[in-house]
Amino acid sequence: MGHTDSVNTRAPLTRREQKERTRVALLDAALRLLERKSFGSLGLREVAREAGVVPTAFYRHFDSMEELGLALIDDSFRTLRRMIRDARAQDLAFEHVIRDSVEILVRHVHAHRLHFRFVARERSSGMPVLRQAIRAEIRLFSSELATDLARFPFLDRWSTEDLGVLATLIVNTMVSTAEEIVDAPSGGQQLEREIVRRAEKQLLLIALGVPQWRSSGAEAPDVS
Amino acid sequence: MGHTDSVNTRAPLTRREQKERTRVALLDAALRLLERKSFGSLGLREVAREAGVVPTAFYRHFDSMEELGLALIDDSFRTLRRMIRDARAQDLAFEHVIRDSVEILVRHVHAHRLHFRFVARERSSGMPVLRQAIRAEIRLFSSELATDLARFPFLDRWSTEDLGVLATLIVNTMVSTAEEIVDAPSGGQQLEREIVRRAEKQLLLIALGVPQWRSSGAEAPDVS
DNA sequence: TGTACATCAGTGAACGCGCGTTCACTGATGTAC
DNA sequence: TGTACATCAGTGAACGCGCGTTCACTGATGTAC
Repeated sequence: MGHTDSVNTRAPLTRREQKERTRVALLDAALRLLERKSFGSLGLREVAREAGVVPTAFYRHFDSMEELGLALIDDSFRTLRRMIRDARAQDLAFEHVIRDSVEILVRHVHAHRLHFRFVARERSSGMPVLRQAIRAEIRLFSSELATDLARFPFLDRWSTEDLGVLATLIVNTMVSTAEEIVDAPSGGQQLEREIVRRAEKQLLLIALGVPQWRSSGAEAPDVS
Repeated sequence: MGHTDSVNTRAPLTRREQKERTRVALLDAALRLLERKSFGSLGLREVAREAGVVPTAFYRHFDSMEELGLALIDDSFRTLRRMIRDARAQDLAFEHVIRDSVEILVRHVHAHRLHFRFVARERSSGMPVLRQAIRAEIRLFSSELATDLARFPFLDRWSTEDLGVLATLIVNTMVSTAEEIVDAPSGGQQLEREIVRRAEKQLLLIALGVPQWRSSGAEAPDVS
């Protein structure tokens, strides 16, 4: 229709756009390969080949595979943080927290399956730099969750330490659930419903313990 | 002292013994290398070199690295099962279960640090065969724990499914704890005491939820 | 016990292959005038 | 708008290296008589 620049994003891309495309192609190629391998055994040439680019082109974007790995972690957690921010903004009703939280998690895992698989695998494995970066992000989530939890009834008078314990327990359960979903065969809806059901029950069990807890501050709890 | 065969296990080893020694040397070499790398990026020549043996000697013991990996899993879980059998035999007093269980876990992690590190890392990463083997073993633990749990007060009338949920939650917490200890710097006693303390609190919180639970059989719990 | 032969755990050379990295290059995009 | 030069994302050849695997071997241990 328009005669001048109504379609200004046409075929001839700017250099910047083209470069970004190749960068994304490399990251996507790596994610695809990571479905079958661990990051530590992933090669630069392998990634370049999968991205349809000559090996030396890799160096225009990353100094090393390690740098690419950190970029992947960055991307993964950027979307994850957005998810959590959205969930928070909704201000979930107390009576639905568990079900709603799990549902948001499941939706997000499906939307970013490859990112989740990557994070789940590298969380405990391989290269120390990646492992530490991922752990730091997860620890951050835990402490943010601890802050949020402090607003719930029963919890407003818990010690910081105990809120941390609870938050870590919840985050661990969420991480385990995400790992199970990511590893489940993509068709298995029945299996996935069971995983979700189990996750909800586990969180409920934790929630039931909360009103019984005598928050103990810095002293040791009566664990005996 | 003795004159004939009072020291019959002297220097000249039988062929069988010598072969077993090399086999163990290969497994140990792999475990040592796995402190720094993931199994997927571990090479046959690398392992042979670390074991002080020529690469081709490897084939006298394993057909492939994958087979060596499975042997490592076997060894790891053999000692772990022994630990659990021992713990069970002690018939832990109800008032101490949590503290004693965690203590046994910690002791075992220290005694078999390399095995634990290997299992913790390969549990989610890399080669599907290893991952599945490890998951199967852990699932086995969960179901055995579920059986044991059924003997406790409150729990004797829980549905099988709910016992499974509880057992999985406990095992997950134990696995997370083991992973944290394995990754902690070997000197950090202070850090480790915190990890243990957190683990005990998490388990206590779970235990506090138990009497509140209305076991729901096959129907969905009132999670709302 | 002594001898003659069989077994087989570990050796060492050799192979083809894919790896990460270097280098000089090309040609389309961007910029200055 | 048109021209002349600069930039730089991606190319392609080349390198030395460690990999997994094959093969024929050696020499100590095991076995039969």
